[in-house]
Amino acid sequence: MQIRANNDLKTNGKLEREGRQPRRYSSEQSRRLLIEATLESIVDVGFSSTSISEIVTRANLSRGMVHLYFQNKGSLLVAAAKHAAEAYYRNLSEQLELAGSRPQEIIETVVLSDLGEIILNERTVKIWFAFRGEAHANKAITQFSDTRDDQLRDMIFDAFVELATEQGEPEPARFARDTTHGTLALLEGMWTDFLLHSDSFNRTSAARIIFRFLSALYPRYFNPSGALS
Amino acid sequence: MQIRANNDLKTNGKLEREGRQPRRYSSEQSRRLLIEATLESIVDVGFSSTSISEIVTRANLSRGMVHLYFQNKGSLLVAAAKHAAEAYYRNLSEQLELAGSRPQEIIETVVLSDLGEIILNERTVKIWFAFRGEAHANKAITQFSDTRDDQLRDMIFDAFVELATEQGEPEPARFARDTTHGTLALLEGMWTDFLLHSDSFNRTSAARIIFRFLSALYPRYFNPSGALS
DNA sequence: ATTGTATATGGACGTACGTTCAGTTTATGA
DNA sequence: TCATAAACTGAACGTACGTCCATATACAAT
Repeated sequence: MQIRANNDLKTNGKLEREGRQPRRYSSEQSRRLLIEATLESIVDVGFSSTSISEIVTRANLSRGMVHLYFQNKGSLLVAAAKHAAEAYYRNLSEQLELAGSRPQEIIETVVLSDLGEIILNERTVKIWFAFRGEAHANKAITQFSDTRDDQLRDMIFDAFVELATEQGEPEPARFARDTTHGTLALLEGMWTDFLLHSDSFNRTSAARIIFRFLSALYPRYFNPSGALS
Repeated sequence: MQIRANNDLKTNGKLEREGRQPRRYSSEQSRRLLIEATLESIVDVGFSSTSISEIVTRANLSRGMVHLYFQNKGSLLVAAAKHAAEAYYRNLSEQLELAGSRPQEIIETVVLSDLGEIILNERTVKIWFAFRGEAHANKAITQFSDTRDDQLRDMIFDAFVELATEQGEPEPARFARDTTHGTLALLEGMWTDFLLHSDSFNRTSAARIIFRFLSALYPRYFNPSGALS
């Protein structure tokens, strides 16, 4: 489940050929190990129990390393939040590349990806909600605590505008804006559901519910199973 | 915004008449002051910065008080989570008493109440998300971190079953179950939206979106403005 | 070999934490 | 009025925290 550093940790392999080599890791690798140990700690013991000791133990590094690569604990936490946010968008982008080009297919891909195991799992959901819980007390974290950013929102909106126009909606822009907002809210709600009831949560059922809502709003383009061809 | 203790803090009023009287507060009142100071601290400085010192300063009580009325800091936090959850359900129940008896009116009231200022405000949303962020690391808090419990869920479900049956839905129970789940997810999503964008959040717009979704699913009972008569 | 540079270590420092408890204050009932 | 019980206080304790830094190590260039 956890993303680990690659196997080139020791000073061998490809790295030997390119200039000065550190003792065990490059600074890049140590930074990454610390960030991943931080996320691992948040998942295991929670945000408020995530201390420097907890982090360096998990990373198998010494105490001093945190302040060698990060200004302080706070900036390591911010870097970890950034890392998690980037992973989310990277995974989503990868899945979107496999999507069809028709508007309903784009929306279907976003919904299914956002509920898929790669993006939505116990690890990611714990991380997101941990950062969100502290976001209001830490401005630097706030900016990384929002999934569904403007870029994603715009993409879905454009797709909905096209469908709303095609089906002759009297106010397509307004209709599309509301359905965009609603669809993203539904996804958020499903994430919360997963956090609080991960044992009983059912991805298929969650997707069916969202598509049922969308099929009521766009009957020519969706049914409860997903996009129509 | 914050719920304060009543005015009978000093040793006068009704309390004089009934037996032995404490120095300033009854133990009930001190417990309450500590719980409210805890919630206040979570709102102001966040969960992880909420310390005993922070709490007793806000409550204007001495350090020892916490352990006089609570086993330890953890059980104070649990009591605070419980207090917040009870306040949510109390407020929701009060508003539901004013609701009409028709199914669509019950659902309308739940939606509007859950998005209304009394239940959804900067204070409550920060508290909920703070506890949720720590819930997975603290089992005792988990049970109080879920709004939309079974009782509420059942009430909405029953209302939807009635509407689904009336409008001749082929599988009314399944349809109602999905729309119940979806409606609660939409509300959860709107709460998240409020947390992350409280400045741009619009209650009216959030309600309109939910009713727009419901009017597509139950066209005879809702329109984007709410329940139909 | 020597030097320079970057990686890495872990002890030490001051602070703040949660918790404890011996003792004080206050308001009664006897 | 005085003993009693409950509310209340804050100093003190041990621990864990984030941070700092003098030092050690490994490697590449000289």
